Amino acid sequence: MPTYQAPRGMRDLLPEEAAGFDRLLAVTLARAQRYGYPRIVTPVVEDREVFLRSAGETSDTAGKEMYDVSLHGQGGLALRPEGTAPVVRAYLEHGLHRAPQPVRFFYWEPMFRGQRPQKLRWRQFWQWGLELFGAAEAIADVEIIDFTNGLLAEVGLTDFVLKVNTVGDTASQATVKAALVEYFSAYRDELDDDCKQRLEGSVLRIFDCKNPNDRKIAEGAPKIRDLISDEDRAHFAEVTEGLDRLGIRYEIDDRTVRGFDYYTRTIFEFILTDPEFTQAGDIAVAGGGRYGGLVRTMGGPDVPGTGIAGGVDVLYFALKKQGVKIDESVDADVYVLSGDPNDGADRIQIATPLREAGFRVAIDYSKRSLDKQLESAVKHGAKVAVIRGTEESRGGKVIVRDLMAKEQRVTRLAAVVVEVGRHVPKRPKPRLIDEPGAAGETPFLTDPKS
RNA sequence: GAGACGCUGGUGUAAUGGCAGCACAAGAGGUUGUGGACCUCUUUGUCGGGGUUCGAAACCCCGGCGUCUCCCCA
Repeated sequence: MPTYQAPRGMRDLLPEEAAGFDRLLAVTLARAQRYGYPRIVTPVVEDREVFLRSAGETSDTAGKEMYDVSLHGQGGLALRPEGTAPVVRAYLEHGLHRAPQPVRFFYWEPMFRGQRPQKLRWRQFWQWGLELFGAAEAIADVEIIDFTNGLLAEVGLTDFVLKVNTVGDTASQATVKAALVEYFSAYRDELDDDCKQRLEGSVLRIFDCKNPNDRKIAEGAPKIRDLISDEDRAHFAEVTEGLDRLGIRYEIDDRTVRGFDYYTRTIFEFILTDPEFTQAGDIAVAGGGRYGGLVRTMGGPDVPGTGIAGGVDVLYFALKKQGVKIDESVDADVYVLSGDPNDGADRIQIATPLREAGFRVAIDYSKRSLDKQLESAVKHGAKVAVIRGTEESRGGKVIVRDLMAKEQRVTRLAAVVVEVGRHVPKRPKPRLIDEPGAAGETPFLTDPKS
């Protein structure tokens, strides 16, 4: 019999880890909603062009890591490698640039890159992100940072630093690039091969070079902030002043640049500081910035954008490393068992009202002896056993046994929910519509006709 | 895309080129209907495909996957 493995660079989220991801999603989504960022869901597959176009000049490297998709031999599609381009595409396709601006989106999606797997780098991974269109103000960048800072604080991540920088607007970037090319060209022969290539392509990324000699050369390079326009500097000053006002700690790091061309002015990264994550260079738990020209590049009007994307897997492992406890319980709290080997349907009938009430209930259908069923319930992590004993069932009663305290009580069927509730928690039941007036809140107006 | 190292039941691990074993986990049963113990029994493996050899988990080649480094990192 053949045995299969998950494709390279892809992994299963087994129930506990999936439960952890669900928790992170719930927290992040709720925060996004509180900030006025509704969720958008775009297809996993887009035209390759959507990504190549947004990537800009560095598109050859982007294309190389694209996860191509073909259908019936027809290509031209790719699995989404990042979240911004599809959101821009949707924003334009649905005419949302004509909606009242600004427009905000939150997303949480799997992403795919055809890269060689490494620590915390898979071919399928998850990202959350925010996109904010139509706000040129520097404080919009601060909003994105504030969101992320608050999110990390809420989930309990502390071992990180926020680095911010500015790369100037599109016009300034030409000046910056020209100046940097001029500077580094003087050292062309000293640069290692990789960086020599960056000299041709994206000069800014020379600052990311790892070669010590290259770094030394880079230290003497003209400062980006001296080359950009006064307006760029004023914009950046507003960002840092905003962060100061909000008490958000950050470092200004001249060498923080991002991989893609579309960033203008503000860029920022939340970098993990635990040694486990700093050995092979910086690992960002989230990063983003302002993209002044992207909407236009994608065929739309001249609308500014700003946003961020965060790695869910990275966040998850960073939290684990920090010892943050995420509730990943997946076990049923209650097990229904019976001494009568042929009463499976009765067991379901006992479970039903408990489930309706919000308890997690699993049933043992086996015909094993009661002690084996109890043992099994304990091994499955149950806290309470509801036992249909042969004696008690004749009187319409069941036994509710606390498996931790090893105490039990005979109860009428009608009282099982109450009795079980004394030992294990009810889980909140999701609803399609929030109940008005719940938790003492002002009821929302509802349409009386509906 | 390039390189280095690795891969033995579900998990963790043994086995000079010479009988693939152990522990835990899992399943069935028992201790004669209230549990994690104990006892008995059982299931399950050399990543895949070739080659060398009387004989391969081990040596060689190809492939798969993982970890790490480079590249890249939207």
